[in-house]
Amino acid sequence: MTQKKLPALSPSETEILRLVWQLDKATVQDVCNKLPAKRKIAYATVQTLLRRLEKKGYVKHRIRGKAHVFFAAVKSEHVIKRSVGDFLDRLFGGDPIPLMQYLAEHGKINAGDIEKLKRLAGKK
Amino acid sequence: MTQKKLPALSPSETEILRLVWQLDKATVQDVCNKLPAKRKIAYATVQTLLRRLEKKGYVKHRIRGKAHVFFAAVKSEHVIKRSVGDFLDRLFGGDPIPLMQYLAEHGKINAGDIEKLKRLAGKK
DNA sequence: CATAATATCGTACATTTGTACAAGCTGTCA
DNA sequence: TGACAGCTTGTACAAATGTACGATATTATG
Repeated sequence: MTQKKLPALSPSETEILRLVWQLDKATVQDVCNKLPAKRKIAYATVQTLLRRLEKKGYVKHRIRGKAHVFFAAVKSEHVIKRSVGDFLDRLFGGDPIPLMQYLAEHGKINAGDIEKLKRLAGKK
Repeated sequence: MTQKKLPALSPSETEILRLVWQLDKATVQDVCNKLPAKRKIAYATVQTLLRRLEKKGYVKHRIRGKAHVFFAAVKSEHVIKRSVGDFLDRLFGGDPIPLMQYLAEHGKINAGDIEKLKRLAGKK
């Protein structure tokens, strides 16, 4: 079930889309509230971003009362796959190992986590 | 030894900067040749990107004959740290675990790699 | 030394991105 | 049912991004 090719996501759009996934269904308000404290952007801005996400096909909405309730129209896996792929290409020429290494060294990953990962890697 | 706050890198700039690191010292030509086959952009475009990287402080250059030889002015670690951090924030709300998981499941990581990572994680 | 070849520089420009105001709907509550 | 609060829509706009042409400078070459 291969997905259609969707237009690229801008960084901010990605951020908003993540929140939509996290909330499952969300109004503009909901998204605003869920924004990390460090990253406060205006209601109107979030609106525009959601509009653009909809135009690009990443979310849809349904009307509930006077509010629009947005929900993702694509599986996060799909977007993650592309995003990680692009990121890896750009910063590491596509090789995932250096990224893993970086995360292992600096990202608070502990031995237990790695054990779990090992199981995952083994399974597939 | 904390680094100055450098302006943000655009995706394309990041890509070019990576090649400069990889080549250590590089002319515009060198960078062009090193571009992945899939991603051919014009000489002039690479030039502009290098110019912008220099203006932003990420690279410097020295003249050799008629050619400019560019070289990185910042340690890759620094840029990687910021890039990975931003990426993580945007796509995973800052949590590195899901990314590790994704890489373990889909990125061609094998048990041996994981062993190495474990050692790294343990060391720090 | 004149010229061809090769680089760089200045400049340009269409898009995309981030951000937001103002005006117009639409339920809701007194 | 009329006014209000809350939403959406349309529109705007500066800055960043991706891409590149044309003019100019410099080196090597015959």
